[in-house]
Amino acid sequence: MVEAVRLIDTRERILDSAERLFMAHGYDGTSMRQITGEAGVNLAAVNYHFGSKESLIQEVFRRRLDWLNEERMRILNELESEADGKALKPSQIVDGFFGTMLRMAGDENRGGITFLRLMGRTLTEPSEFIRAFLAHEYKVVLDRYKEALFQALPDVPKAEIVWRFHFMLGATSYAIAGTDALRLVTDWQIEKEDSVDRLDRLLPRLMSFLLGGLRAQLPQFPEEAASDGE
Amino acid sequence: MVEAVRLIDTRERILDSAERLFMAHGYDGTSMRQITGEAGVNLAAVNYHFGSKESLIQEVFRRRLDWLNEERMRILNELESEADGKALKPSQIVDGFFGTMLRMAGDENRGGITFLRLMGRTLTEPSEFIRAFLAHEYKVVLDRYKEALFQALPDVPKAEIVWRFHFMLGATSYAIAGTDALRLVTDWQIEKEDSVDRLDRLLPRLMSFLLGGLRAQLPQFPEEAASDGE
DNA sequence: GTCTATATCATGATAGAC
DNA sequence: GTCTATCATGATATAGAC
Repeated sequence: MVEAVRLIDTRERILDSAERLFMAHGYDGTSMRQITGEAGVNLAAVNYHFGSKESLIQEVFRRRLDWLNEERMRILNELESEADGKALKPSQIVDGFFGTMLRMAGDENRGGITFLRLMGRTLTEPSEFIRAFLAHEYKVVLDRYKEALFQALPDVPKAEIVWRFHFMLGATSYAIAGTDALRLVTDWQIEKEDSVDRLDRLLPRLMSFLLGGLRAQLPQFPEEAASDGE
Repeated sequence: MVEAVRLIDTRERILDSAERLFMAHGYDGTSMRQITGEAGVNLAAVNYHFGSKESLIQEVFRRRLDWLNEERMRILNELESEADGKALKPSQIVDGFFGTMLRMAGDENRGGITFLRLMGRTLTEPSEFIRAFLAHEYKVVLDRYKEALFQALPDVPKAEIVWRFHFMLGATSYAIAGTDALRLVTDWQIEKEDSVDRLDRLLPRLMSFLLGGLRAQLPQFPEEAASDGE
């Protein structure tokens, strides 16, 4: 306990480096040599501690997602018990799901912006086993939130809500993944802010957009063009 | 010309296979052996025809994007000349950009759904040179469309419009990338439709969502909590 | 638990015959 | 333009000393 300050656990150092490198270069684009090199541990340590590269990335996710998903559940439970049977407001639900995720980025102990960007990228990650793993990790929470939205928006067909949830996830992932990187649209600097400020302002911006989309006028399908138009 | 029907150009076969495999497994996750194997050509053919794997994927994109971006420009020019100085409707602009892309998915000669999904995924692709390449390919068109939105929505701050463009891109990419794959949210089958039908209905759905988000109420930033709205 | 050393295999690329 | 054969490298994973 004397100077255990700088000597972090090998396991943890591997997870930290893996998180950062997977975020920066993707799963297939990151080698175990890079990871152990950056972590300052031996190459064999990954296989000793985690068994394989696949297990490693799963652990990278589990370490953060367990907390995030529990927090989301806790928040939704709390909201529902406060509402006492009445339907929640869509904004409460959206904030519980997406807001909780974005606020996580401000907490370095929970992975901060690095993990958030890794999440954003990985949702469209090509690797099959990662998608399967994430789908499994997320299922319960997603189902609860979808159910809450069904009740909050009784006039919107369920299929429509599911699609819009899908769109919201996409907008959020992309916003996060690109907050410091890609910026296809944003190459001419929007604002000069450091990471924290930027996140502070991203959340309200994103929230407005998501809620606007979620509550938008229902689509007109071509085959139903009979009734009154837009 | 006698039976040149089935004997497609080697170059083209490589591009087709590469497009499909990059879509399915990502850039780093796809080997040149897989590509040439599926295309039924020799391993050395890729380097002979394209020089390198990097040049190959650039050509995969250029083959489709050149047409798409020209079409987008053509449409915007046409809309503006019809409007004769007046501002366009946001829905026209959004449809010109995103609608054109989605309708491309119905055209097998232009890559169809495969290329569209590749696009969706690659926008969050970790590989640096791909991001740089795409940003460059897109710059001119994006700038024109952003400018059109600025004029169509004079009351919305430009920074806000740029962000919302960003969000729209994300929602679209994700919707496309997941149309047949991931489906984190959608694992319990929404509807049973084949690819074409699904795209038919995806477009109006997505368009409603995007326009709802684009025209949403402006965000309230914490530090400006004193005054009403921006 | 940590290291070195190495096994085994797949990768991108190229040289050179045809 | 297409093939075979091969190079050089880097990948994941493991065996075994310490």
